[in-house]
Amino acid sequence: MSQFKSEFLNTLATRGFVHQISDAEGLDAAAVAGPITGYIGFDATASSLHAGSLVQIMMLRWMQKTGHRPIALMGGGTTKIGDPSGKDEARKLLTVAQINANLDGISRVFGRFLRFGQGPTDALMINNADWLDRLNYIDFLRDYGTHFTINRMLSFDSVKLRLDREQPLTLLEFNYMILQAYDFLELSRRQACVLQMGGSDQWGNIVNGIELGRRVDGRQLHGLTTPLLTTASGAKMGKTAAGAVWLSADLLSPYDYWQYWRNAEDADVGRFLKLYTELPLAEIARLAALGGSEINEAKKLLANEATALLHGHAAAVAAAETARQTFEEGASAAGLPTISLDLKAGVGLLQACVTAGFASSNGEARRHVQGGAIRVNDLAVSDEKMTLGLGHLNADGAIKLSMGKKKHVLIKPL
RNA sequence: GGGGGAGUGUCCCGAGCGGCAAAGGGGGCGGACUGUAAAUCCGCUGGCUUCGCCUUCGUAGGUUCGAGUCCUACCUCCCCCA
Repeated sequence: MSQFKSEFLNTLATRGFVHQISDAEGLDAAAVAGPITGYIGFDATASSLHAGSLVQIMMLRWMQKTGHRPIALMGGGTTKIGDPSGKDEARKLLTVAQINANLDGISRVFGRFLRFGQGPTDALMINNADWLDRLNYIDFLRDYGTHFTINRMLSFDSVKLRLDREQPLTLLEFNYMILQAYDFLELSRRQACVLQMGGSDQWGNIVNGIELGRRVDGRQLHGLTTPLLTTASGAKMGKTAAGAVWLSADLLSPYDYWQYWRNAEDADVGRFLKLYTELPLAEIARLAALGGSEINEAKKLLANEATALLHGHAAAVAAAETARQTFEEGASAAGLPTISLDLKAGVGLLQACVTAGFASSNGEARRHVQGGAIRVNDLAVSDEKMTLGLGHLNADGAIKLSMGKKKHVLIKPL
């Protein structure tokens, strides 16, 4: 397993981060010789990253922890194009204002995982708009266009997939991989960056960058990808019915984030502990081997550790305590997500369910009530026309509204 | 340039004699069973002021009492010929 000499690659490999490496021995040797600089690009397609990006963020963190310098590259420029990798259709073009707003939200999360600064292994955050926005079309084509053949570009999965599925691929998107390759070249020149990492769907883009660096500057660059991560039952990481598992507390409360990990499938526990926590491998092996209901202890630890990394130790403890009260005592825990409604005037049950995020329309809420999923203060309700008012407040001055076993919200008067 | 085929419920795949809010899967959600797991079984899966009304089948028109279904034009994609 641990055929690597460098702590960096050794750690990534044993914890399950590695799918492909362009030149494993070369990269290993470079990492042994001294601190190297590596980067991962993040496009600003939403106002927050979600759990699907967490693997990449953890890699940057491990990179720093093992004595190297990570760069978080913000795709302020590439987002204007849109990456076609792994997608059936072009996503809607975002306005520059949207992109900038998204970058704001995204960049915030890195401070929790990386130490930034000016030191040799301090992380950097760079925006590729710094160079991409200034490119001159003709000059760019003449300088770099000769290094890419259409023949080769057509052979990459990101392109082939779209073509095979008979979906249109526009010239705009077709250019994405070239710009990403150029990013790598720029970073190698500006920051002596020799490594690009990313998800397995980025392999083609990364290889293009390596090629470009070799042809233009004669540099030896490296690429490393992570496996496509799914849950044991095949679902994409970071997606739930309620939507993505956002890393921003504004979009997903620390409590719900904790719950996401707590609800991991048994078969995923070991793998997730290795990827999303920093517990020692021996400890993880012990936890993953727990049988039956005992594995719930491992899941709690997973939730605690993962939440602490993102939202801090205090938030993790609070989430764990809220969960304990809610699930193990069946109590109305004060730490549950809370919404405020005008209870004095009275609020319809269906409307309350929509506001609580249980349903996206009154009709859907109605079906949930008819299906017996909705409870008020832990009592099932069947009357969809019920009105919630001040009279429903419990001893703690709130109404506990629940859907199913896992979704709970506290309603407080305005 | 010529000929043929395709685009369906804004999660996906996919049926659809002119009466259709539109078969069936998958996914998702809820219920039962459990361990806040998986598997299994059951229910739900367009919106609303719900005995009814409104909006959906690539886009825009047309025929018809009535169109996803027929006609015309346009858009996109695929295949064959040149």
